[in-house]
Formats: sequence, structure tokens, C-alpha cells
Amino acid sequence: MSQRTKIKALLESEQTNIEVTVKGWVRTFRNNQFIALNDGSTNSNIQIVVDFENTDPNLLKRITTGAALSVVGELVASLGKGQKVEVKAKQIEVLGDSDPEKYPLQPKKHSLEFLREIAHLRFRTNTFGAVFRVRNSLSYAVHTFFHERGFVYLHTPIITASDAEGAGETFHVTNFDLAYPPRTENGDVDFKQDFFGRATNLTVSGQLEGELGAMALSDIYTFGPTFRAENSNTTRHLAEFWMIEPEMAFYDLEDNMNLAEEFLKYLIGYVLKNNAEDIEFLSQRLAEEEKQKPQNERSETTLIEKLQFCLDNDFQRLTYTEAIDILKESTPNKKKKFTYLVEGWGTDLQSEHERYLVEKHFKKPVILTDYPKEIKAFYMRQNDDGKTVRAMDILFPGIGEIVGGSQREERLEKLEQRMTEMGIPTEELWWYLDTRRFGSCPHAGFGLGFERMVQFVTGMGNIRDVIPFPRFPKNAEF
RNA sequence: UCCUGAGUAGCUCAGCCGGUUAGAGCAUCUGACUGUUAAUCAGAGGGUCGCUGGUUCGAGCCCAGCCUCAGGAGCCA
Repeated sequence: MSQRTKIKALLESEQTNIEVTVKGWVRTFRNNQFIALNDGSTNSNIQIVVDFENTDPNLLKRITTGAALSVVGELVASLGKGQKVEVKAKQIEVLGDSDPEKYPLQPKKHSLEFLREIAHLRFRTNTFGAVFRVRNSLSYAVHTFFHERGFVYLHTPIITASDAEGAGETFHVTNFDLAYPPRTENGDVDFKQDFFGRATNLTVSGQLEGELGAMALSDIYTFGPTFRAENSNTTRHLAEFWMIEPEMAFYDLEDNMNLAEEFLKYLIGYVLKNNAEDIEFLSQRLAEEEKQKPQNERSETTLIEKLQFCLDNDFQRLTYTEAIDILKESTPNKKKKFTYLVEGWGTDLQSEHERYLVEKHFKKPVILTDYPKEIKAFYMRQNDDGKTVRAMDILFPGIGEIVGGSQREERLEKLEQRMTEMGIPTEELWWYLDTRRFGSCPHAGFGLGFERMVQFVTGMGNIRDVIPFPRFPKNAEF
């Protein structure tokens, strides 16, 4: 197979009047003369100019939208205005035909809903090409951020036996014949005979295992798939999603917040610098989408401006209690515009409240800390007031909660007492409690929903459009 | 899971008060044109009106159930 130059390199080439080989897929073929060819290396296409008068008409007919081509030709300065360089074709080979009557992607705008139905082909559109190049870049940035800081990438298990984390409904893992599972004398399914000798499920979080790593390696992070069997039908939830969970020994909540804020800014800055063309495209796409909305719902700031704003400003930090006070005194609360009115201390914040704080009151990312212990997980460190825990949630405009974290309860007695109160079996988590029995120390960590971060950076409204093959209720196609 | 809205050509949609042969734009195909940038111009083909049942002389339209999709809510990341 002869070497070919990727389109990104050709478009950036300083040299012209050189022979090149280019391969890719046809986006459009205009005037029997101009092929817009794309190979995914960049959002831009290269224009191939065909000398149609001296080309076999049967070959011309096979140059259709979606067809894969190999072109040998001369890279020249373009005569047209839309591009700097183009390739004057000397030899065109159709590597793979694409029947235009059947190929679902037409040279026109498609709705995101329609493209979701053909997720196997949507990579071939400008929008999804950009989204998945940015997603790739972000995941690379996750690793560089932590590696630059001496964190150890720890692979936590996908299959676990602990159902005790309380992070949501789990998917069961079994190799039983589901029609005839072995049963015990009293008719229950006998998991002792199952593959692992016990009931198992897909992980809902790598945190507990991550803590085990941190209690020896100091700073670790996980980055892998996570599964929730919740019947969630929203633009912010998936049944299978990727989560990043750093866990740091000798960190308190303050250190934890500092790291999280630095991390989010690093990711945004990385993409602005390294994916400028794709972000620019996505920014324009979003601006056009905004134009379709009624004027009062439109956002005046562009995607790039929003990202830059996040980089340039400190996140607003305040306690849950302070947030409740602000919400109580807020205009929508007094005028009873909220669906859920804020009256007392102790209830969880609704989406509308989070959105008010982030988008209306502070107009920037917000970190909320010290939530009531009743609405948070068992492992969070209890404050001296006996009412709150050292939790922190980072709220982003348009996304809501993007990070959830806490300083962990390192005191064995306090932890066991809380687990008992919340009905979490201490025997089952004996291995977790061992870290508190042997050399316990203050530590903290957080979880970042990777897709929510990709959503924020790309400006895509639906989380199903930022993961290549989304898994959600009633859908596991592809 | 709940609330609201939607499902009509490949795509995006229109379809009046229930009435004859269900329309448009784009896409596709054919022809013309040939330095185009969502090319342009002319013509053609293309429909199980989501599914099942009901009301009616007659249903794309009314009723019931179901399925799917979108937006919002809950759960959360």
C-alpha cells in the first residue's frame, strides 16, 4: 500500500507543485469537477480538481457522496477562493463505491436525532468528526494532567461484588441460563453456583477501590467506563459512561477543590490550544443553533467565549448553607417562580436552583461544599457540627453537576457508625474498612463525568452525541 | 418512571371542519452548463400517513391501547 499524506498535513503544507497521494471519503462532488474529500484528520476538506473532459465517464459516475477514493495528483495553489491549496488529479481510483440511492448521509444538513439513528456513519459528518476529535484530545489531556503531577493511573475492576456504594441501580453480571437459574431450597436464585460464586454487577464507581490505591501510592486516578441501570431519559445521563476519579492521600477538602478547579481549567485550556479549528467550528454550529431559538432564550456569548471565561475566572466557592440563604432571598423564590420553593435547610437542591446560582446569580462555575449529611454518601467526612459533611459539587452552566467529590471519613468509628445508620453492611466492605484500621489518614477525591465535560467543551446539548455509541434505556444498537 | 410535544417520500416539514388521485423544499436519477464552494437551470421517479383495534357511508385527520423519538423533571456524573 503506497504512502499517502493526510489532508491535515496537505492543507498546512508550505510546499506546492509537488506530487501527492491523498485518500479519503467524498463529501460532495460539484460540477463534475470538484471533489470535497475528507479523511477525518481535520475538519476541513481538500478540494480535488478533476479534468472531467479527459476522464472516463464511468469513473466520474462512481465519484458519489460517501465513496472512498485514492487520488494521485499535484498539490497546487487554488484558483478558487474557498481554499488555499487543491489537488489537480492525475489518477483517481475508487476504493469503495457508495450507492447514492442508499447512502443515508446526503450533502445537506441533518438533524442530530436522525444522525443518532445512524451512529455508525455519523463520524463522517463535520459535527461528529469535530466532537470525537475533541473527545480524543480531552482524554489525552486527562492523562497528561495527572502524569505531570505524579499520579498513578489505577485500573479498578469493571465487575464488582459490592453493591454497597449507593450510587445507583446496577447491571447484574452472570453466566446463568436465565430461564433456569439454579435455586436454593427456599427457591431463591443460588448465586453460589454462579461464575464468581456470588452475585456480581458492573461497577457504578471505582472510588472505593481507588481509595485502596491512594492509601499506598499517594495519588492515583481512574479513567474508565461506569454503568448505571437507572431508567434515566435525559440529555445528561447514560447507562454506560466514562468517569475520571482521582483519589489523593493527605488531601483535605480545600486541596481537593483546588485540584479539581485546576484540572477542569487544564482540560479547557488544552482543547482551546490544540483543537482550535474544531472548537471554532463547534462554536459556529452552536451560534447558528442559538439563532433558531426565540430571542429571550438565546445566549449572547459564544462557545469560545464561555470556555475562555471559565479559564479566566475563579470558580465561586460557597457552602450549601450559604447557597440556601441566597436561594431563599432570590427573586424567583419570592415570586414563587421556582417549581420547588426553597423554604428550609436540609433538602437537596433541584436543577432549577443549581441553574439559578450558576447562570443567574454568580454567572460562573460554582463549587458548593458542606452539604447536609442526610443527602450525601456514607464515606464523606463528618463535620464537627454533626449536621454536614465535607462534600463538594462543582456546578457548570448548562450541564449542572459535573464533579462530585469529598474529603473521606478516615476515622474508623465515625465511618462504621455512619454505615450502620445508613444500613450499609460493614462486613461486606471489610476490605474498605481495613484502610481505616491500618494506617488511616486524611484523604480526598472526586469524580468527573467525562461525557459531561465533553458536552461542556463542545457545546453539544445531548450527552448521547458526545459518546461514539451511546447506551441508554431501550437502546444498545451498534 | 412522571409531565409535555411529536411520528406523513431518503431528510426536514405542510396537510383546513372527517370527503375524490396525499403536497413542498432539499436529496436522488436523467439532460443542459462547466472554476464550483449548500453551484445553477429543465425534467423524472419516489408514500403500508409509527403499530393494533374501534367509531363512521367514508379516517393521514376522531377515540382507545401499545411502540418509538424529542424536551423538561426525578436519580446522578
